[in-house]
This record gives sequence, C-alpha cells and structure tokens, in this order.
Amino acid sequence: MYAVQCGKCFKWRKIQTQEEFEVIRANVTKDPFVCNKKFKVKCDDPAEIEYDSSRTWVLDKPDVPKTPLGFHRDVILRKDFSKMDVHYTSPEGKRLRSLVEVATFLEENPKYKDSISVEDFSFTTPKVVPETVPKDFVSKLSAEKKIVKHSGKMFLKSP
DNA sequence: GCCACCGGTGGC
DNA sequence: GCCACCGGTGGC
Repeated sequence: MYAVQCGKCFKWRKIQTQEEFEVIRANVTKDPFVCNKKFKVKCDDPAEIEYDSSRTWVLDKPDVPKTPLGFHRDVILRKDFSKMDVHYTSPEGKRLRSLVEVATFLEENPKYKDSISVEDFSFTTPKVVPETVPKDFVSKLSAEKKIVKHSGKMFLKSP
C-alpha cells in the first residue's frame, strides 16, 4: 500500500498502485501532490490514513524516474527492518542490482538503447524511519516518504 | 547452480 | 554518517 501526503493540508491520501505512485514520485518536485489531484478528494476531507506507530514508516526519495515499460522495480525491506534494497528485473527476467549492471545490460541488449538509458533507473533506497520518532519528525520532512507496514505495505509522504 | 538475502565498505 | 554497490553464501 502506498500513500502520499498533501503538500497543502498534510493529510495522507492512499495511492492504489505502484504505477500511480511512481508517476507522482517521478514528478513530485515540479508538480507537488495535493489532495484535489485525487478524484473527488479535497483538503477538507478526513485523512485516509494517519501517521502512527502501528506501521513502520519508510521515507522515500523524490523524483525517482518512472520504471521503464516492461521492467519491474522492486523495493525490499530487510527482515531486520534495517534498510531496503532496490533491484530491477528486465523483461527477460534479468535481475539488475546497480547502475553499473544496468549499463552493462544495455550494452549487451542494444534493442533497448533507443528507448531506455541508465538515467531511467535509480537504486536510491527509501529510508526506514526508526521506531522512536522525534516529536518534530513530521514537520521536518522536506521530501516525500513511504511507509511499510509489517505486512509489507508501503506509503509515501510528499512535501 | 541459482538466487534471495545479508554484511561490509569506499566514497561522498 | 550515510548509502550505492557488490561479494559471499545458505538454502533450495
């Protein structure tokens, strides 16, 4: 599960799919998320989810490029909740773990060269928020964030 | 033999 | 101190 925080009222809005989430995230600096970007939602409406300790929150980074068509971007929380790992899977199932591996892959698969470059990939990991959250944590956020519930659900917070 | 997963580190 | 990256490996 994903959520974004409205840049105006700071309420949380759920985002249904990774696809939708990635579009918001890819453009969030030049096009900040606000409530009324969601169909029939306004800042006056109650928050769809509250920030609390029932979930482990994970702070995502802004402006991660949208995953190229046919590729998958997986963000995996380690069992000890210490950090997350990012990897991509190519259309043919090749697992890519770094920009170096992406560059090599694109060299070996020139059919992608016209449409895809290494700049379409980012291995930036969301940051796991510690259990003890500073009182001013929410107000200090300048980027968006993502949360992971213990079931693996995710949320994103925007400025 | 593969790969999901984790630990360590170099560079910033 | 953080994090992108990669080597190693245990379990299948």
